[in-house]
Amino acid sequence: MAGRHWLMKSEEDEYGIRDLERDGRTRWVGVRNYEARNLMRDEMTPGDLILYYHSNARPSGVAGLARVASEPYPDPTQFDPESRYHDPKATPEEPRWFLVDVEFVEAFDEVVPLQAIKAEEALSDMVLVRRMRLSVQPVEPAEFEHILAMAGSG
DNA sequence: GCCAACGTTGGC
DNA sequence: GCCAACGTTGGC
Repeated sequence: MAGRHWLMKSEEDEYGIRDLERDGRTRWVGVRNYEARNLMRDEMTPGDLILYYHSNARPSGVAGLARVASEPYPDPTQFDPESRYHDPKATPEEPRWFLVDVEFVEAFDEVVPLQAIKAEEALSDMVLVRRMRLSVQPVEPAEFEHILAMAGSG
């Protein structure tokens, strides 16, 4: 069974591909959008490959590859009153927010800029191009391969 | 830093 | 249950 493909956004200043490379693996904390949550909770499988996207960057774009590294489980920051991601309506008995662990695969030599992605006819249906403000999103296999080719990877 | 897009909240 | 106000995302 071939794994699915995803794109996950992170602000480069906050947690970029080099941070993931250093850590090797991280919890994808802080997603507070139901659609993004549902994808992590219901659709992701360990081993699925992820396009690692830098938002609010210069330039914004796909910076490398990562991989889903765990089953989904409740985001612990939702229960922590000290966390910026605290959700007072969530309890351990009834968690609202789920996440997966993500592990480093590769950093591209150069970021594939959003502008270049938008310029590709073959990528005009990508969720990244069609919709704003969705930080976890599915990517079609052909789109995934196309981005890899643009990165000169693989 | 600005501001458009757009999801969420809350008054009614 | 509508919808205006509000807050956040994220390109530029």
